Amino acid sequence: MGKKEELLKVAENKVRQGGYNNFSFREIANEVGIKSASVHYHFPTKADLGAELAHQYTDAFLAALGDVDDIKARGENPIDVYTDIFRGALLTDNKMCLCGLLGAQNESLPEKVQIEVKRFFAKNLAWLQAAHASNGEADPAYAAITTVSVLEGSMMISKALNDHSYFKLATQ
Amino acid sequence: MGKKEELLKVAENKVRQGGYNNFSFREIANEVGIKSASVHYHFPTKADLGAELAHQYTDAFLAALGDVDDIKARGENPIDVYTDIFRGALLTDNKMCLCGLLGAQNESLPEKVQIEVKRFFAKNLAWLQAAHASNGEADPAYAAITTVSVLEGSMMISKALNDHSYFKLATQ
DNA sequence: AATGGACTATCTACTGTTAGATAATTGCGC
DNA sequence: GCGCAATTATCTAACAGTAGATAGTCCATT
Repeated sequence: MGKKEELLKVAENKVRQGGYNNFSFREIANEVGIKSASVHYHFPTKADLGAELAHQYTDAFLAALGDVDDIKARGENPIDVYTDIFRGALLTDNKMCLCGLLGAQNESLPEKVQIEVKRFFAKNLAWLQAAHASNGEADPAYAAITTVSVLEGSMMISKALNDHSYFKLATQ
Repeated sequence: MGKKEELLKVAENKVRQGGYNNFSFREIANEVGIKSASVHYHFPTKADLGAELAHQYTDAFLAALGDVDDIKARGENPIDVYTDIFRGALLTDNKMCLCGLLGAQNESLPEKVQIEVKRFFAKNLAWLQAAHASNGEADPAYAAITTVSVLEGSMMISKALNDHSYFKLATQ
């Protein structure tokens, strides 16, 4: 893993703990063993780093989800697959969803970061709507926003109360 | 309204836009027309300001909610009352729930702020659980975490996508 | 020889915080 | 009512630390 990838990984952890302002070039440079000025070689500005972080996070998330039709074809419920990925993010990493936190503080973010956060939720809602439609839901758009809202919301509350049982209860 | 109250109001707006790091003593001092050093007279540290902000926000929220029994007595559904307060927070102020945003970035907050955010959600869940029990729900604890999760989550997503129709759809 | 990837050194702006001074106000003993 | 003392609320000035960013340099690999 090159320094650029290391920087993104370290930054991701910090953002998922405290948002966009929760990391600095100096901090992440120290943690990967380079100087803060060298971070600017990989990412001209902090906004560039934030945008690339959200973009790669979204891509990795979508890749983990896979295709709705494939999931259906192997007899699984895509909503369960979706929920399990959120569960893993909280229970394994013990961290918020990156784009959930960034979305909440959207108004204070550089525009190029906002665009990537929008992309995350637009793609998520489209995937969920297709999944619910495939499940024969009467109102797939309503079901989609409800599904992602419960997951992001209960994740937020579990972090706030420092107790994952609330997430488990909400997704039981 | 004294300077202290003005400072809290200005800080609240900034936190609800971008989180705890989205305001500085200098900024809020400028906006109310005093010097940054004078803010320390009212709030010894930034953590003190943040904690008092979250505490007062919680008190105001609970006061707006009122008593479950009173709501039932006048023939209304307390869950509708709860939802309407969230709706007002988003549609009128066009801002996130203060404690929702703080809760998401919980790990990076000073301990005395974390305590107040916990208080907000503990009180909210207790209120909702009583409300759902009063409504005859079979599993009031589950219904309570679901209600607040949908509201916080759809609020977050509406902010991220800069489109309140997602909140409206989720709470229709 | 050229390039990728790091370096040193520096800049300006801003962070929360503290010290010490000042003026206006308030409350109490006489 | 008068005068002293304490309190309230603000100020100027400065602190050490951190922020993101830039210019110019070095060196190993290609």
